[in-house]
Amino acid sequence: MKRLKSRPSRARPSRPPRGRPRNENIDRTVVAAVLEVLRTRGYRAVTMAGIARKVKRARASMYRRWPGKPYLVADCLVNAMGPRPAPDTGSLRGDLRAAVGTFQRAFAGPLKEALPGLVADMAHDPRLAQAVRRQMLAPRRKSIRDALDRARRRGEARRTLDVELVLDLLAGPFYFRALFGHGPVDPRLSRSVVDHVLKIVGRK
Amino acid sequence: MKRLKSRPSRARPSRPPRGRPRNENIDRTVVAAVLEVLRTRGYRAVTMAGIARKVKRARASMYRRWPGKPYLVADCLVNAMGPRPAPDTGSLRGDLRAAVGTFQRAFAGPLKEALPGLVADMAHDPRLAQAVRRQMLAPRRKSIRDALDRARRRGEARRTLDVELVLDLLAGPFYFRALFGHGPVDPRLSRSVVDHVLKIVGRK
DNA sequence: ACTATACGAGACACCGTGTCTCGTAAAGAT
DNA sequence: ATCTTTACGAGACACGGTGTCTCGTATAGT
Repeated sequence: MKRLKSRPSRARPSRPPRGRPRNENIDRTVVAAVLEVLRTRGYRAVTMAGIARKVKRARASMYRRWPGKPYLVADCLVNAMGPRPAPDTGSLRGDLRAAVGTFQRAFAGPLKEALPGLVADMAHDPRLAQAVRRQMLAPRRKSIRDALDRARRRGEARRTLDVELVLDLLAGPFYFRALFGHGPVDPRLSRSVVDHVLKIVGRK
Repeated sequence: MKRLKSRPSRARPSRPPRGRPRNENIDRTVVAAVLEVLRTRGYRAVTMAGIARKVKRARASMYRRWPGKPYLVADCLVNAMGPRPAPDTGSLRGDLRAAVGTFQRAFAGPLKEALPGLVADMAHDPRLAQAVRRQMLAPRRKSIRDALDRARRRGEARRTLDVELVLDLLAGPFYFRALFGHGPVDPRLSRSVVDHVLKIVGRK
């Protein structure tokens, strides 16, 4: 687990920390404030200075925890989306529908507001880009990769498969529509994408 | 054709304009400067103030032409990419390969640098979003839509087809990879995407 | 006590934004 | 030739965010 924060997590301190302990309340209220501003006024309205004002804390306390706004936002998103369930429904169609359903629901939340701005920041900061890929993309991709593996073992999917490409075919339309706004990201999309991709994946 | 500029184009003035004419040279040098900065230092380094400095013009002359940086950049991109050829190669595979090839080549140019930032700006400015969709996305989509129509008439593609979804399946992986950087955008991707999508589109 | 860290307050320099005013230049209209 | 209209360059302006720093104070372990 890569850290997005400035200091290593204290989740399991090898030795009790030295000085005055962090006020965990600040973390919580800041994250909540960010998610609210994200939802109500968009990515651009999220500001290190503005959030500090909103929660009535010193800006220094923000920079003590996060190196900058993009890291803060990424951290909030990871927090908000929680761990990814990798359901094993028994059928490939079921697994894909479940996986793709989480996309579609995620895009109904703060992710939709944050993603465009975050993508822009990723383009200037390789470290941020890697962190976002690792913490947000990778778990979902792995979940689908596992589902494809199970399907192959069951003989439901062809043995030779460009798995990475299949992942991009599944997710691409969601991100594409979410970022450009030329089409809806709704349950209908989930349905269609899965149906169509199954034609590719199905053996013969 | 929606205008990205502040004033209506003078391409075909109904009546000769009134006052001192615009210096078209400024437009040209600004566009060139933007494309260069885009290429060498990325979207963030493109700045109304900075470009004005670079080309030694007044900032007011910039704002006279474009309402702001995102419109300027979008204008430059449209300029740089030029009109889209919609080749009719005779086969669906050929048409798709041609169309998708232009994606891949576009992402090797300034588009790659500009897109993430532009997407972020689109998220706060519906007018910009619409202009970008109309001028950059729509022509390419139409070109592919036409190819699919031809294929259907030739019996090469199934008659009932969710065309919009097919377009997103074709383009999604390119934008997805370009924006998140988790995979290459190269000729191999073009090949694979077309091959896989043909399995969806092909009649039965 | 001593040390280490956190917190709040405030200051700092920096840069980009978008608007405005001024004096001057270049075109058509009368 | 003058008038009107628009463009241009220069410069100023207020605004807001960034990231860093210093200070005095608070709270923990040693």
